This record gives sequence, structure tokens and C-alpha cells, in this order.
Amino acid sequence: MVAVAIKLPDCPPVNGIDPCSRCGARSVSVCGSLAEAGLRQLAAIADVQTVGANEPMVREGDPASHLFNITSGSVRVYKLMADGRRQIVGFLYTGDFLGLATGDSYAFSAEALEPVTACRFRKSEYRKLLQEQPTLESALLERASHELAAAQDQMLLLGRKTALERFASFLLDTARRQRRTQTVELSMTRAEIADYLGLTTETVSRVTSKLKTSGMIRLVSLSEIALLKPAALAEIADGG
Amino acid sequence: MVAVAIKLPDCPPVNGIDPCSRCGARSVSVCGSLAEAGLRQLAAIADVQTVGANEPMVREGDPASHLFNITSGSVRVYKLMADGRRQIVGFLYTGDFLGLATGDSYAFSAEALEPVTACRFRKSEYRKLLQEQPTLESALLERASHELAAAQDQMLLLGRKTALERFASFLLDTARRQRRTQTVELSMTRAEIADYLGLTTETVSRVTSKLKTSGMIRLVSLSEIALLKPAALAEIADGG
DNA sequence: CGCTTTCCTTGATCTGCGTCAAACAGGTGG
DNA sequence: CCACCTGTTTGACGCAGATCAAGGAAAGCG
Repeated sequence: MVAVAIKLPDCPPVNGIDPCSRCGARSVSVCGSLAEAGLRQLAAIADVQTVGANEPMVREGDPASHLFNITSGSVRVYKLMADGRRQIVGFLYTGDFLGLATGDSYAFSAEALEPVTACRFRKSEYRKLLQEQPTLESALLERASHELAAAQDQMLLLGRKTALERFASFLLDTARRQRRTQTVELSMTRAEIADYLGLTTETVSRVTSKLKTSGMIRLVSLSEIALLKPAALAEIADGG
Repeated sequence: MVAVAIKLPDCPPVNGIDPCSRCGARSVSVCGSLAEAGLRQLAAIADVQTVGANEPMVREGDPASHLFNITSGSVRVYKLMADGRRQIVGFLYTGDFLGLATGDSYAFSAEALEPVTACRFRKSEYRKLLQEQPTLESALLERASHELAAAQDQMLLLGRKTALERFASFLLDTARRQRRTQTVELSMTRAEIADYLGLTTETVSRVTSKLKTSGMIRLVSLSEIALLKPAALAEIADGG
């Protein structure tokens, strides 16, 4: 793996000096909606958590006691079937929210893809804060709506797109989420991409080769892919 | 954003006598969270709409000007690719909310599966109400969270389940949403089920026959299926 | 460094579901 | 009651992608 996530100076439970003011994730998180006072309240119930690569953050079936805000690193969120089949339902990056879709217990597992830092909130306390800070609730609803739209895109991908179309869609979507246009940084393995796209490792590898051969991408390294012809990729991605 | 004048089908704006008090959908809708006063405010900005079978409610790409609460009937929500491939991302029933996942324009189309009645709200007015009625916003967030969880289940289905597992999952899920355990009422065609499950009409027909032959279901009529062995179906649905 | 493990790629073969085709049923209007 | 139309079922065949298999490239580690 090339890029190692920024290792934050290990953050003690938030207190004393306001840590949010220096948080790089604030501008892309739901907490960005809060003013001074609200931010202080939020910080008061947060603890900053660091999670090593491949370590679990939540486990499917466990009581849904916490919510998370990813402040750096990346996360895989997935569901398993009894026989081991895995569907990754999303990759989370800086600013993303984890723990929304729940009843009493988590309906998914989440693990760090690379070292992660996150703000963790006890669900009960977070909910109380939501009532006092309606702008936070609005931001969360906004976020949930976007995730719902993304989920619908993913259903189209999984239900109707070919392997090549899926992979092209994935590259463009990942680039967009990373706010890049030239290259994509893939912090996950080919097997994880496969489990996200409803394919196998071999098929992901084959379509990668095909895009490489046809000059649309270039492998800078195993985990960094240059998008040489984004327009052509977009054409492929939506079935043109 | 300027509100564009939309031609309303003939539905008198809600007024005079409080219509919500007699609404059968209230107990299963987000509006069920509102007290008297809030309900009156909601009713003041709603117009009751009736939509005939197969008529459109929203069209992908159109400006997202309205939100809907389904009060009776059922709806298909879907996305199309340029070449006509269709993915149905959800079926909506009484009490369901339509229009959440949006930016400025709808990212999906929605059409009545059978005659539908719905409360329609102008987005701008609804948003204003949300600010005055935080409990409504909470209910909406709750609803969105559940939909997100359902979307993740559907991703697992589309990405990793076999045709038989998909159909068994669909039957059980639909029965649950209809609050039934003995039979399911399918208000959609086989082709629509196929487009929801990422399959073809023929495959849906084949797995139906297989379940019928193995004694797990019985076709009461084309649109009504009796679930003879729900436990065995559940076993199949999650890959046992 | 060299050993081991994990990940990735490529090839050969297999298979579940799609595609094509045709017969069948059920509902609607004349 | 029949004709038609649309939706459903069933069969024969083909193919995209899964599976099986093997070799190569990185990465972790003593």
C-alpha cells in the first residue's frame, strides 16, 4: 500500500481545548452544520477513536450502541451470508457517517481498510443532542438522502450493469468521492472491489486488464489508477 | 429556487374539514408523529392527489419540486439506462414516503402500479414545516434510516444471491410489508418483479414453478401467492 | 535478505441465467 | 361467445461471468 493514512496525534477524549476547530473533516461532515455552541456540545459527547487496519468498528448483530463520524482513513461496510458470501455495501471516507441505518442492532459490519480515526458517539447521547440541535438533524437527513440516492445507483449497477460497466462506474465514483479527476487511490484489495461490485476477484482483474489494454486507464501502482480517458469511461459506465 | 407552476391534476387543496383525522395511512406514515397543531399545518400545505394505474408520479431528471406520502395503492420506483435496461429500486405502499433521495432533480422515476392516492407537498413548503416541526424531521430521518437498511439488504440480494434466493427473499419481504404471513398480494407483473430482482421474466417464472413444485407456495391466482412453508422459504432466502 | 504469505493476473473450463422461440392463459371489448 | 392483446409459462440454446488451476509480484517478517 502506497499512501499511509495520516496518523493523528493520538487524541484524548475530547475536552478542554476545542478539537473540532482543528479537525480537517469538519468541512465535509455533518458537524460542519453546527455553530460554535453546538460544536462544543457535540465535542462534549464525542470520544476520538483510532482503529488499526483491518480492525473492526462495528459487528453485524451487535447492539447498535454507537454512531461514528470518520475523520480520516477509509472503512468497508459489509453484510455476510451464512455460507460466507460477502456483499460490501459501501466504502466510507473522511467525513462519512457510520451507524445510521439501524434498529436495535447493527445490520452490517464495518472494518477499517487502513488506519482510521473517528469521532464516536453514544447513540442515546447523540439522539438527545439531535433534539437540541435541529440543524444537525437536518444535516443528517440530508446526508441520509444522499446515501439513499447512492444506494439506488448501486442497485442499478448490481442489478443491470455488466462487469465492465460496473468497474468503470466504480472508478469514476471513487475518483469523485476523493475529489480527484486524474487518478484514483484504491485503498482496498481486488477481492473487496469484487465484493462491492457483485463480481469475483478474477473478473475484476480481467476488466482492469481490458481497460488498461484499451488505453483508458494506467496502473501507476497496484493501488493507484490513472484515468486517462474519463469521458470514455463515463460512456462505458452508463452503458453507452 | 423558483417554484415552477405545475399543472395539478384535479385535487382540491386540503381545506375545511380536517382530512388527516380520517386518513388510514396516518398510523403508518411519518405524519403519524405529528400532534394536532402540526397535523393542521401539514394539511394546509398538502394537496391530495389521485393517480391512475401506470400513470407517472415523478420522472427521472425532472426538477424535484414535490414530495409525496402514499395514502393508498402501490408504486414502482425505478431507474433506466440509455439502452432501456431498467432497475426497479423499490415498491412503495400505503404510508411510504416518496421523493427523499434527491438533489435538484429526481434521480428516479415513479409510477402507480395500481390506482394511488397520495398527499403531495411542495418541497420548499415542506422544508419550512420541517424546521417548525422537529418531530416530523425525526420521523423522516427514522424512515430514511430504515430505507437505507432495506437498500443494503437489496444490495446483498442483487450482488450475491441466486435467482431462487432472490425470489424467496422477495416473497417474504413483500408479505412482511403487507403485514401478512399466509399470502402475498403481487400488484406488479412478473417483468416488474424481474426488474426489481435483477433477473428476467423467464427466470422469475421458472423459480416460481420450482417453489410451486416443491410445495413451498401455491398460486391462488396470478397475483396472489400462498406461502405454504414460510420457514423453509426463509431458509432458502438467506442461503441456508 | 530470504522465506512465507497474501494478493494479483491469466488461462481453461463450467454453469446459472439470459436470450430466443413458441405455446398458453386470462382479461377486455366488440 | 369469440377475437385480440398482454402477460405468463416452458423449452432449447448460448454466453457472461464463475470456478478451477497455476504462475508471478508484492508485502510482511524472522
